[in-house]
Amino acid sequence: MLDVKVLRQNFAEVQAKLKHRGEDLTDLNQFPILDQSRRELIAKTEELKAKRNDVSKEIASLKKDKKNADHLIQEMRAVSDQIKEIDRELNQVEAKFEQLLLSIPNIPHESTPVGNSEEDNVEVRKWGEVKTTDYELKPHWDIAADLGLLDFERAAKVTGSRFVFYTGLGARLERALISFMMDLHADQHGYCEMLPPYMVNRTSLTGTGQLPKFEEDAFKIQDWDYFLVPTAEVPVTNFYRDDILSIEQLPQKFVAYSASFRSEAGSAGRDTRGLIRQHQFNKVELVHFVKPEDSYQTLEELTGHAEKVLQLLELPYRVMSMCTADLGFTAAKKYDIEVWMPSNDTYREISSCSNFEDFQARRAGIRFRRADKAKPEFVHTLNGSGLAIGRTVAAILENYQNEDGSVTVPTVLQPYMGGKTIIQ
RNA sequence: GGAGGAGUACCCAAGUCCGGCUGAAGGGAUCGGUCUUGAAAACCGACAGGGGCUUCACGGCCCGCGGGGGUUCGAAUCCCUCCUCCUCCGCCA
Repeated sequence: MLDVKVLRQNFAEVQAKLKHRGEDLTDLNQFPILDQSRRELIAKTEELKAKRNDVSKEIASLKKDKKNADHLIQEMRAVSDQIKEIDRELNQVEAKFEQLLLSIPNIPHESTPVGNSEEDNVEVRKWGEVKTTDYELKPHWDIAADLGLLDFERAAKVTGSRFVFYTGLGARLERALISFMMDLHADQHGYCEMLPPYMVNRTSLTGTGQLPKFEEDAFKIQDWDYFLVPTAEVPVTNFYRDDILSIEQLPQKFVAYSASFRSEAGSAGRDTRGLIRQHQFNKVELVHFVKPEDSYQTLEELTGHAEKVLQLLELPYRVMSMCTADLGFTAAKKYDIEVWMPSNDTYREISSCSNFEDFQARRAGIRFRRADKAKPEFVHTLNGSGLAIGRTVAAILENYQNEDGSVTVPTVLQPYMGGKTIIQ
């Protein structure tokens, strides 16, 4: 959510900045109209309420003195009716106003490249050597099938498409990666570990920006106003919803493992094979709450923490700065980390690290005080995958495959795999 | 699922039956001061917060007693509804 005052005072400027996102902004034109009628109605109703308060006190004192107050009561009856009518109108305007505010995307940061499509994303850096072999590299689903690590067919029977059973060493590898990443971030990078609920309510999804615009992307629980979490970002960021933190509590950083559930509406036919696009996948997520002046430095640190995972796993990757058209609704700046996937002969997204500035904090009411009596200010929130586990498994299988069909276990994972050095 | 009980400011807590100087008593904590070599204790003082409208500003006003709605000239207090917590019973990993 954007600051109403900023929107009011710099409307044309904000409009211009949002234009590069390539979204439909016709609704935005309603802002000045709604804002003005809202303020007019508030002024009207408050004036009448002030009058009612005064006269009601007068009535009280008349009654106390056993005097007649009938004429005043009569008069106030009309005033009260008027208030009710204006409040009804005001409620409607405010509801529209609120909906409008919730549907305006974040303003891109000045360092975010301007662009029209993902073609305009900018490569920031590249790490690692892409391995060249003289034998043919198999896609991870074939490797997994040969080694008995994944069972998509039975998952389709038991649940449906885009679900998977991890079996045997496949399950072990997934669990090893979760533990390895959690340990790295908690022990080496100083994150506080958290294990969140896998369902959240509507308010939480609105707080982080998935609602109201993207409801079709989420799984909703029948008969409940609960949703399966699309990412641990949602429960962890909403941990501090409607809180005022003290300055000593900042910065605060959490690492959370959770399953993530996505309907993948609109992705029918894309990445139908393998682990890349599932309705349910595991992810280790990093979430930061920081002072506004620190958030851009934090974004670099956060991205570095995610990159560290790939470096330790010795998987080649590149970091892309998302352009205005590919930022998503909530971010002011976003880096995607893309890992090398031999089967695609290209880099695939494995982490997304974003600075939301105060966009989520404003929606979710997450504030802090610089001093004891100071006015509360909104924090800045950031998050990033550190990393998506399923895609990491895919990357390991493909990048570590050997000519004989076996897969070498990355060195750092061997302790988590019971000392196993090779999957065959 | 059944039967009860409760949500008041940072914390505890009165007020709710019988609506109106309660825009919320009283403690505790916290902050400032007196005393003290220093501290503790004691005493004195300060202590709703947050949001909104308006104003160049000082300030004024509106809303806040779990959330929302209603009754009333007027609601912490009456009514409806939802949420959360606690106790007992039932069921259950």
